[in-house]
Amino acid sequence: MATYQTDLPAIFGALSDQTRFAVVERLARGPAAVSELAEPFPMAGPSFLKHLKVLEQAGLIKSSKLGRVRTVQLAPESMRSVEDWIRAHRSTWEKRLDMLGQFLERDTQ
Amino acid sequence: MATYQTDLPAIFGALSDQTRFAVVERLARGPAAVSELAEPFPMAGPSFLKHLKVLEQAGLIKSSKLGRVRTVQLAPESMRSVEDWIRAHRSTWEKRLDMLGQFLERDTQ
DNA sequence: CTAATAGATAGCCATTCAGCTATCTATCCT
DNA sequence: AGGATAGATAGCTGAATGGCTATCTATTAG
Repeated sequence: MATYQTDLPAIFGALSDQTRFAVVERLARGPAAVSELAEPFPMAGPSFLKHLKVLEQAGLIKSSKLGRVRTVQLAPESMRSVEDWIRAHRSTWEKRLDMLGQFLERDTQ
Repeated sequence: MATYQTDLPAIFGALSDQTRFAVVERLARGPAAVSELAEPFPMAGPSFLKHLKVLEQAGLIKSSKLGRVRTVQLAPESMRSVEDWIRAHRSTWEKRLDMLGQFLERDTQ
């Protein structure tokens, strides 16, 4: 059923933490078990599990348990929505980039 | 001189708040003065100013004061780096999307 | 059956964060 | 000059967040 209607701020929040960001990058290279994922991070198991929960709630990952092992993978659909959002505003940004230096852009104080 | 070497988690952190997210969307339609930006938000001035500072530190906006009015605009370069990051991983994600339903994807428990 | 392994849950603590009020400076208007 | 306006700074507070230990369940290996 899932709760995420692509809540962008929630997705960004999930990616705002170094650990979670790194997990996502790791998962981009393929699914992994929880313990495998956790291994590079110098933190206790439960702490890491919390991060996974945040990622899962934001809809960035999906996971499924087989036996005693939970395998985690990316849920690319959510990334899609981020990409879409950026692209939706892209042209506008580009325009502003062009105008840069005319309007403001002196000392940024 | 600016401090941001495109720290993605910092950028995501800045965008993880509803208010700041809305400010960015507003600014996509053009620069605005602080008070003009603040107007839609039911919060005290200083609270709003803090949000602007977060956005500025993350490199998402630039601002410049003329007289007593500070004008704020987007700094599209930072969005660029987000876009680049997404695109860098895109192809991988798409592949995983294809494989979806084969590997996992049963009940997500 | 028993050990060990993989992960989950509960609850504590310190830090960060988003909001506030009060106060201050600088600019503009009359 | 004097009041209003735009924004800045300081400092408080409560909620959320990231970390921990201790403990528990479920699965696999001997």
